[in-house]
Amino acid sequence: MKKRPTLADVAKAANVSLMTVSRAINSKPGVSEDLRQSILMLAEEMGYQPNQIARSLATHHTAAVGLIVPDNTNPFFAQIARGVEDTAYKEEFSIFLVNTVEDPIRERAALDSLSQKNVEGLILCSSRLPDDELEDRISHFPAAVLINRELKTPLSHAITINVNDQGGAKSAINYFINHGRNLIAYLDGPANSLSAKRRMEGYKAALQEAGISFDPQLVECCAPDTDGGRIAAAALLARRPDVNAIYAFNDLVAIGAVQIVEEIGKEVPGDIAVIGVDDTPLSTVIRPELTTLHVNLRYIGRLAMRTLMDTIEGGSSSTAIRIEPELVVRDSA
Amino acid sequence: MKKRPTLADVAKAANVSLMTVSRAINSKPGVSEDLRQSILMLAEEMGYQPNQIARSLATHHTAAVGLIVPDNTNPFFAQIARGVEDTAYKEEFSIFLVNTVEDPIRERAALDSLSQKNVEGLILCSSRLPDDELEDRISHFPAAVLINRELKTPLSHAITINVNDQGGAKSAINYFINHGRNLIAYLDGPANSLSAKRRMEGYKAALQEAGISFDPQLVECCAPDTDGGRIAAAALLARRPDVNAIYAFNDLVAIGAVQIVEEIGKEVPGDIAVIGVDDTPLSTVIRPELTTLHVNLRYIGRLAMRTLMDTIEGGSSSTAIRIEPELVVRDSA
DNA sequence: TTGTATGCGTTATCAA
DNA sequence: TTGATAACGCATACAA
Repeated sequence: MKKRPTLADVAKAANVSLMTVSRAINSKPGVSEDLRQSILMLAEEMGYQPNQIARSLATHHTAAVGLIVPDNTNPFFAQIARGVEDTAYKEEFSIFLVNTVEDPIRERAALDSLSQKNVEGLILCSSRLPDDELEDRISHFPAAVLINRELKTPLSHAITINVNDQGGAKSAINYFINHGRNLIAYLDGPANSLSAKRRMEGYKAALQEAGISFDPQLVECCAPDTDGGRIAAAALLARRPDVNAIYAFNDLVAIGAVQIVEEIGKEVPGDIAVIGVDDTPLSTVIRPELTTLHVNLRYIGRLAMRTLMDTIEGGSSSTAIRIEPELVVRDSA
Repeated sequence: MKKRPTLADVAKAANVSLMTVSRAINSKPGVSEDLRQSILMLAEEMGYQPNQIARSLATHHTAAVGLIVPDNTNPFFAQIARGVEDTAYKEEFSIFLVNTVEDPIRERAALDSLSQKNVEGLILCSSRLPDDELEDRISHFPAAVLINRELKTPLSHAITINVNDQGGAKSAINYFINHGRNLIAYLDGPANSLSAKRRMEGYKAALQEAGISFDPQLVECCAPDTDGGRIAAAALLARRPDVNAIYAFNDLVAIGAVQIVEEIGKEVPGDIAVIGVDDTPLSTVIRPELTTLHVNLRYIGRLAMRTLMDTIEGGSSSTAIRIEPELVVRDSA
């Protein structure tokens, strides 16, 4: 690897001062057009590339943000990351990607590392940190966007983006009810999941509004994957064979439920209707195609990055953004 | 956001010189144990965090690497990224993630940006740059790992990691042949895909070795997704209804093919056997479960990062690594 | 329009 | 064991 020339090298070669080269490179006023051009030519020729590290130290701007997700492999976060990266590219910002693997230790390490790297902003997804600590650590960043996490006390430089899980659940349950389903089960997600909690609220609320009393027997917790869905659906249907609708924590769980329903000789949606959440690419690949709650994750990512840029540049209007999921009716309900 | 104390601040508060604090923080010799402890306490108390930017400028070490992928949303690259991040975390390195969206312009921009940020290494997946340019640009990095891309002239600081696509294709075709299939079609990937080219080679080679002559009618190009698979399979089966085995470019294509086969009233694998590539999570979710070629992508990611670290730290043994795919027999063949 | 001095926060080098 | 000074590569502020 060849050693890169510095501003001083170019200056020497051009027989001008370091500063004129700097001005020429950065398109700043104070250099005659002729000189600028010839310097630019020379710099190009020498293969000069500005050293961002030095520049950052001098300007206190790193043009970098941190993106912390539980797992970049999860399509949910992969889509968000894609959106973030999309607008980061347009803004000429770089992004540091970190996985926490749902481990608070790793999340803390990530926050420390990013802070030390002087990122100008932070996008933190599904933080597992306790409220107090979270707020304290966020205050070490110039700006932050929290996805899938609420904040007790609003911070001026921190914006939250949350999906309206309650509302989504309600619209799914209402859809069931409007289509004549009256025994609606809920395959709930992991106990520590914020989304699971909120969807449960929506489930209960929708039932109550419809005058249907809540029956704990119709709820089953499960791991948020296909196997989890299979196990939970099997247990549920063994206990309550009369169920005629299932609201699943996510698409994978829904798919597991569909499999079990068909394996016990019933039909989807004829006998039992199923609605998932997330609208992953999967949902149009399997048969029957999955009816599910859609949120534009890529849009959320873009929105997060844009909002972050706004608050970095001096303040965004909003402080808590709520995304409304949309029921996409396909063949499973 | 509170202003962070600097080394000088801590030094002043501790009534010692800047350097003793630096030594204490960095666990370097030259400080009495008592002093070190008290300085560490004080630093902790003041909330001191080293400024990595300044440190990088002084040491020429950024503890950061760049990871360039076509699309982090593609499970293939998502898994690799996860592996990379896994070992980066262990090595206390940060990773810059960039998507190229298969756009050479964006790839060039990514390379420039990363180079200016002084990353210590680069992991570049499926580069679309011409050989000459690629080699030139790679030479601007201290170390590089190329995934899914070969290099004409071996570079000492650049390692390539490639999946043995030819071998994988051959093992799939051989499996078909050993199970009595004789009319084996290939749903090929996009024309510009290196993998597609290599799999085609393996397909032809396996046929030749088995004494079966290659029939262009049995090959159909398609977009690498389910719809592409559907369209291609429909065209193929309309043209050659006698086909009894299909080797698909990837799992999504395979799924599309399975759907079409079933829609025209035939059975998988009874009438037509199908083998995919990638072993995505999808393959165990759909029915019949997909027989497919498996490669441990996360392992590849880890390997890439580890190899990168090795060459950063002064040279790795290998220069071109080849990963052998493994046929996972499930229900579709 | 151009150039000089100074500082960003840290480490390396040499001196005490 | 400690400390002063000079880098690192660039930009800001001010002078010419």
